[in-house]
Amino acid sequence: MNIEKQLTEDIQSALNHLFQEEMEVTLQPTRKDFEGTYTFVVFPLVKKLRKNPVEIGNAIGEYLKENSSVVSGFNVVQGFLNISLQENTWNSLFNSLLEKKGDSDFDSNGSSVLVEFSSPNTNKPLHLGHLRNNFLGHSVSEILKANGYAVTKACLVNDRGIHICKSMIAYQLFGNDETPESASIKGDHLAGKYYVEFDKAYKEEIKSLMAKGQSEDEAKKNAPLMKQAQQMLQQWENGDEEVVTLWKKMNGWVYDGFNATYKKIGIDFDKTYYESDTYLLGKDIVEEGLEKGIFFKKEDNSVWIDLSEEGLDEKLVLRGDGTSVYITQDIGTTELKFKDFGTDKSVWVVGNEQDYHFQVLFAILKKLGRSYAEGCYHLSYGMVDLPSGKMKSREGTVVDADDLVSEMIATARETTEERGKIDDFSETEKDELFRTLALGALKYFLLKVEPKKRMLFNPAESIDFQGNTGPFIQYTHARIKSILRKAAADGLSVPEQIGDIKMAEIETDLVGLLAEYPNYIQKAANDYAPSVIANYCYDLAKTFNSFYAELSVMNESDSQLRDFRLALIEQVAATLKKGMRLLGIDVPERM
RNA sequence: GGUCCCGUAGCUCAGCUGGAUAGAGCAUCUGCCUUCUAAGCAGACGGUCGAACGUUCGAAUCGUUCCGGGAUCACCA
Repeated sequence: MNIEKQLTEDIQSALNHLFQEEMEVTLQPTRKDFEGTYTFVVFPLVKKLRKNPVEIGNAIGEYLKENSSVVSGFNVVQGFLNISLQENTWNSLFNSLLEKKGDSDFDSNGSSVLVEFSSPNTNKPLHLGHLRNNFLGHSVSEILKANGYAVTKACLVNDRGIHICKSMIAYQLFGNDETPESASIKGDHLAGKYYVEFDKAYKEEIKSLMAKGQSEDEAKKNAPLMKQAQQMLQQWENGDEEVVTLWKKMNGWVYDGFNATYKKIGIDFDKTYYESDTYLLGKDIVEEGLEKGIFFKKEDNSVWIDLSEEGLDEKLVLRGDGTSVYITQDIGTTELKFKDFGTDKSVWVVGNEQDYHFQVLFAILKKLGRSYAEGCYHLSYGMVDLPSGKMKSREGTVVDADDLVSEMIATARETTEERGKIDDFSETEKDELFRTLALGALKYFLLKVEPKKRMLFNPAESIDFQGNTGPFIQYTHARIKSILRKAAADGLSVPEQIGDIKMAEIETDLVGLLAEYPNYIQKAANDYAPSVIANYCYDLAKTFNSFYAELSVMNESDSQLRDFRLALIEQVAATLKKGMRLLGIDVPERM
């Protein structure tokens, strides 16, 4: 049953009977300091009916009290009609939740979506910014699944290009055949080390060239290392055996490193694309666009599109020498993804520095008349900044993903052990718990903020385990499970339906929140915003903890009430678990 | 300079399809473990919702302008 829908209909019928009015009725939750559950604002009617708001409110209230099966009473404050619900309304609402047996996900909606995220460069290890991307991508995928979409998670690995060559050059020059094994460093970190080495040596070269009188721009172009890197890129594209062998070797190391990190943080993909396979795609579509007159050629043979009608500029889609630019590849890979999976929607989880790029890409796809253009969405998210400013890989001012996770696990261990609640756990169980808590704290920290907002991470202050955090919600779940274990030990089972009981306010609050869960799943999907789920889970956990402090489950002498509470808290635990699952966060049985 | 995003308590953030005295967490301070996990609960303190106009019965929420911060406007990706 749906109380809100019922009540809305009853109010509409009241308006019809009393004033011969038809209008859309929206309800809002009554403010805490007033009596009632739902509030109907009557101000909009005042002008139409030329009556004072209190009079209108009272008339509707009386009508509802007489004619609505869910309304028990009302009060009118100014223009606000506060409506109280019948006791048994709450009972039947809760019973209807129990009937669903915890299945609150939506049925398949027949629609499919491909979510591309993570998309790392193989020249450096993952950092905090990548974590935000990965967690967002994973969470949005889960949220879409819960809304009935068939979801494909894809990753496009940026495994070629000048930046990869930089690491390779530096390795050739300074590497001494070092390997991850010989250096005892994860492969992605080893590649990252040489990327930084390249930059250091390159800067030296620039400095000395400038000392010899070259301008900065000239020096940057003329530095021997840069020329070597460009030459290597040429060799790579020509399939030079030595270069390709080195490339394969180093990329192999990096993938081993990435896979270890992905495994640790619980990220996986249904499909991985490699840019080395796809970077030539898109040229044929440019050709098609030229034929259709959507693109045009300039004197130097370069190909452009004019997007001034869309409020954008002219954009190059193919260089004069016939080689691709970034957007060419993206046109090609979008087509490829559509050919491979034919999804109705396509989502890119990519930072907001590429907002313009995606505006252009989508505009081009529309002009090309691609059927999938309408379903394209750029999930743009803000940067994670440090107190010192932006993170920069080359300058080493990054918060490394592996390091951060390790630190979080250490903090989780410390925080947990000092409480001494899990002394009977085996070492394996402990390690599993610390990892669960550490990732819970980290993922929640990154997901609770609206994606498009940039956020600040202060390495000096470790991520909290108290207050509005992942572990707070995990703790709430563990607390409930503890009661349920106790109940089971006492031979009590959780009822499938509840009896005729009178709920306390804090209990109707919980029932109301539980009933609203599907609305939040929908909102989260509509907004592509895991933060909606995070805030909901926090709200639910917080309300449960108030309940916990106020009322007892196992010490309740009225067995009907106790059984209701068992069912209630079990629903809360299940909902927290499902909600956190959508964020990619596990909840422990004990902590 | 053009375009886009952000600006809410000391700090980090909710709220933004317009509604009653703007909510949390952290930090500071007060209470609460002889009863289901105190990673908790209850309370205090803390706000010109960046500013000004405008629309409205009513604006943190919508519009315009301005201020502050960020991104982008590459034949880089």
